[in-house]
Amino acid sequence: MPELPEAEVAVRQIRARLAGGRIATIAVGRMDIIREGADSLEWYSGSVVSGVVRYGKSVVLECRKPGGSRYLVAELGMTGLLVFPSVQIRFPQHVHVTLECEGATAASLRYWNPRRFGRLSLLDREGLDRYRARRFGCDPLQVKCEDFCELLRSKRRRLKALLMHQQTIAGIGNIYANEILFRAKLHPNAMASRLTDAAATRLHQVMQSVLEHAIECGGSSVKDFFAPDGTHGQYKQHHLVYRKEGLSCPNHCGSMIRRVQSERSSFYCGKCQTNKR
DNA sequence: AGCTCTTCCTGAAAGC
DNA sequence: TGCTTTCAGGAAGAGC
Repeated sequence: MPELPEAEVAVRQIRARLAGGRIATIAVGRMDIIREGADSLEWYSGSVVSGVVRYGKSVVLECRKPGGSRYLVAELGMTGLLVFPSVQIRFPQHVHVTLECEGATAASLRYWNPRRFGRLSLLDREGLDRYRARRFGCDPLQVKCEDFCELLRSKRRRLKALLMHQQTIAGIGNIYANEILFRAKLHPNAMASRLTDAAATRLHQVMQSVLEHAIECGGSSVKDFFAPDGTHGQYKQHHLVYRKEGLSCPNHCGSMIRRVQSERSSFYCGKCQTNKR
């Protein structure tokens, strides 16, 4: 469930507390949580956290030693969290990795993930570049309007599926795809390549403003999501359609929010959200 | 190329 | 009440 805004909030908090700190130990409870690079685990002890960045929904720690840098990529999946030690968590048996730090504001960082739909990868620079190229498309907050419009024109794909396709646009999941499309007044099943220029431009603007607003709000806390410091994001209060099936449309159009279960649940107003304009 | 289906996994919710 | 079954849901891979 952590999507781009939640990952961004986590990145900012982790950067503020861990950057410049030294990893004393890295403890892995179950090795199958490491997708790649398990044999380099030892290397991380003694390295300094020199940077914390986000790729799509993933959190990346850059770790530096005199000899060079390696990276720790945390995919959070649906239920994954990165948590500071001050925070009580409900099922501590699902803490799979713990970084003990020195010289940082936070003494440790824990990777908690009960369903284990996410993994960690331990990569060198080359591995990171490969990983990134293979899995992540453009960043929705960075992509220029004209490039985004060109992307839409080139894809014969349903809008919602495209927004959520990480190799094309990295970071948007089901919650934000639904919220963005409602605000852009576009139908989830509209064909990307058939949008008018006006609609594509509007989608780009709405996508960025929704994600930026959500980051300002600390993300959406649905289910058990919270930030590394334990705070709950407030963007849920701004959700207009996600999990609002049966409620009347916030535009007061007289219609009702529908839920259609195809791959992921789509929530939308059949009257306000059109196919092209 | 792009869609659907399956698998992964466990807590919560629904069913009996 | 309490046990059993179903169900989410992000991403990857297979098959069409």
